[in-house]
Amino acid sequence: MFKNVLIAEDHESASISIQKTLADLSIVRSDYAYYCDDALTRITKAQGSEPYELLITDLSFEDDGCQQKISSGEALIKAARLVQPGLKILVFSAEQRAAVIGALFNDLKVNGYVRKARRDAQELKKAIESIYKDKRHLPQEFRQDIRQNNAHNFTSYDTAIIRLLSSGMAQKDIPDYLEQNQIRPSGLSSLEKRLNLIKEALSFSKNEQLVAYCKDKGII
Amino acid sequence: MFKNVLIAEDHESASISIQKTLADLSIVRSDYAYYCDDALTRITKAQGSEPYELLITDLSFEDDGCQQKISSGEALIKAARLVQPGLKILVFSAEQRAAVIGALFNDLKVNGYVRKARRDAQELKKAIESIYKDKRHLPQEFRQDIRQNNAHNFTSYDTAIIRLLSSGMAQKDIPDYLEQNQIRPSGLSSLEKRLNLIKEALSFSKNEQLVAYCKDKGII
DNA sequence: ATTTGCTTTACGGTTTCCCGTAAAAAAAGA
DNA sequence: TCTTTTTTTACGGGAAACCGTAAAGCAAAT
Repeated sequence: MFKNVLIAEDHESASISIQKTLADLSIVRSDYAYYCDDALTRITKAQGSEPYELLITDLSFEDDGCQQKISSGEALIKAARLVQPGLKILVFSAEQRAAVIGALFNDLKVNGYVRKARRDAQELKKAIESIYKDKRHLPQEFRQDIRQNNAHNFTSYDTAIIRLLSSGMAQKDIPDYLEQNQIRPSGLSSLEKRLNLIKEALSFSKNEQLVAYCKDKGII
Repeated sequence: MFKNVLIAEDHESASISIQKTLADLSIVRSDYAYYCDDALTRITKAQGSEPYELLITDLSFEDDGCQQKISSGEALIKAARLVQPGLKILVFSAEQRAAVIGALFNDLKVNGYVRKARRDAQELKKAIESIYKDKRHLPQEFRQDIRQNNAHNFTSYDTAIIRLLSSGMAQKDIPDYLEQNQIRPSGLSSLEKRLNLIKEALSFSKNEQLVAYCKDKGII
């Protein structure tokens, strides 16, 4: 089993229960950080002597007064990977939007995800054991939800224009913006066509509906 | 100090850390329930012998398969008060919207609120000690933050029409729906006027922007 | 260089939305 | 009961969005 685990979690209560769970697995050497910056510092310092084998991290870290360089779990994961590419990473968060969790595995290549939910402590144990055996740990509600996705596959172009709509920009003004930011295609027709395609794929009729959907799914 | 405490919390990890906190306060007799129904049953049964002195409860309970009569912390509090009016109640939740927390104190007369956040375990200890001394425990960020709200105060009418927009209904079709459901005013002009008022209060220009905002704030 | 196929843009007609004004209805006050 | 005030609705002009079609641009292949 792992000997050296780091916990990055701003909620004291959550951190306590993770520590308890690690103790149940006879993992004695665990450190914990309440801030991402502190977590990264510990990872960096540990490179010389005994590097951490596993990082358990939350996704959202609340901004209290203290100014931090790294303010989210995603950013911490990226930074940690630069310092120690082989570090195993387990995300423990309340996030349940499939798009967000999917991005963790696809883009950040995390080794596991456990959602803060009913039997999360048990899940946490299973996940740690799986990862120790070099297996990934997906939440089971997610294992099927991935391909159940007959929905639409949002490109960065899609999210860009939906974000602009959500920010209050008029549709007719978007082409100018796209051109200035070298996002292509920039024409109004292309934009309309793309929006139609997305809405048809999801059987939506209005932009408002699309925005609500993207917010729910964490796409924007 | 309290001798008899009940924890109602669906997240196993949160429950564990509450138990740990109680143990630190030398409270040995603590029970825990993962469902509201179970919590109420325990409170009712304990009436004969040794009633609980304190209930620590979450607000949101996730709906897994098991059908439950009580599905929220608010409902549990109301039901518990009917069974045991003198029961002290401490809410421990991630909720941070001032309106919701305010309602707990004003309407449900809870004795304390601790938000799941940075130093929540310490807060929990303080809150329990305060409540034991018959004092209320308000989160400090709440003591001033109450009236900072320069935003718009959404009525049920507001959320109804925004929800309809988010569901894809065309604006011109909403009056019919409102009339059929006896929501008034139902006229298209009134609806437009109301939407304009909201958007102006928030300096928004487009419906899409409003929908995104309401999704972010949990208003719809 | 020319053709072919695809992507992007331009344009016009139609619908919906936006917004101001005025009429109608309802509520409040005398 | 009859004003007065407020709220709600109706209407109309103009702007934006919607939607289909056709033209233009562009890349790969012949």
